[in-house]
Amino acid sequence: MLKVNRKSEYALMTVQHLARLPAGTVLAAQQLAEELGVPEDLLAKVLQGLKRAEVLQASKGAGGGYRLVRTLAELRFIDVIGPFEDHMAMVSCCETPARAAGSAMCERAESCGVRQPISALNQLLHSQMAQLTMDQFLKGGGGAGLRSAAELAAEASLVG
Amino acid sequence: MLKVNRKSEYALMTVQHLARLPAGTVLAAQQLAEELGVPEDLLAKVLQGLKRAEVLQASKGAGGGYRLVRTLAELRFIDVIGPFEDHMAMVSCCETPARAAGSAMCERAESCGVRQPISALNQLLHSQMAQLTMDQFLKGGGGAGLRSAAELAAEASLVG
DNA sequence: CGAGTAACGGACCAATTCGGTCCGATTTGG
DNA sequence: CCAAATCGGACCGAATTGGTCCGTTACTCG
Ligand code: FES
Ligand code: FES
Repeated sequence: MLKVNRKSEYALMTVQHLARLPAGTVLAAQQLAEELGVPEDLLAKVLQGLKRAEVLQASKGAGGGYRLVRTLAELRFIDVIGPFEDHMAMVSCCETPARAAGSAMCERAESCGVRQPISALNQLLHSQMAQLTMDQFLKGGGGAGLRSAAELAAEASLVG
Repeated sequence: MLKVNRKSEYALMTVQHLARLPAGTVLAAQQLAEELGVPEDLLAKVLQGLKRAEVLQASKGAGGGYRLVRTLAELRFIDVIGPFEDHMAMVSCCETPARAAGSAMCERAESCGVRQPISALNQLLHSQMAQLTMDQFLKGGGGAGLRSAAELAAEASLVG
């Protein structure tokens, strides 16, 4: 039901690791991989993804590496794992509007009565992930964070 | 990030379809598959799973088939999709206690700082799915249902 | 009692996805 | 210029998933 892939987990580990060091510390992918105990080449991809998502800042050349650009309070959970989760929809036929353009729609989309409920539920959970900050997540898994997010969703009246 | 597999979707469709008919209606797998427009053999597996989960009741032989045993208000979202989701944990190394017995633990479970937050977050979302009833889900994706579940989680003080 | 009907369950297969690797190109600092 | 580092695409094997097939069991109706 719920699953984040390895890349996302490595991303979370990376952010947490960097956040523990003095602010602005620069670490090379190689060193980071060693300290985290994860395959170096794969982590490299993760770091590139995090840079593209503007979570990290990269500097090339000798003495270069990656550093955090935001504090944990400014980082959202979804910012960190988002770049590595391509199927944000719960089912293949309920794609997000962005991806729906390319792929063909499910042929029984109209008759299928669960499509809309699933889509609504997905939107709700997505908004919770977008509300949850990384520091909330890292201390306690976001119990408090998700609660307020759910309240927000209720206010937004996603329920029919 | 979030994904239910096809079987789960078929399960949801089945429950909804049966719930629309007069209570206690019995439908054969063959007929059900035709009405829903899904592969018959695969739906058969789904129905068997739902029966094992005590969501449906099966009767063999001529004139047999499946019928709902609970009302939508008594059915929880997780009851319906649970039998088809084997990885209830967000990451492979954060297995649920039940499954953790068989599979080997992640070797860097101790040093990994995101294991516990992820586990807590997973538990929270799991409890939300367990709170959400099928009728809440089917009308609106569970905005109201999830809200109360989140409050419950906050009371249970999953947050450190 | 027997034929037909439908659930049951395990084996099996193809396609996709995923975790991981390799390697060449590019930028940058010393 | 050279070494260190990011960058990014191609590639691969393994695991998962969606889907099929077939034989067995159990039940109902005639
Ligand atoms: S939308 Fe395709 S089957 Fe539900
Ligand atoms: S627990 Fe295994 S790496 Fe997080």
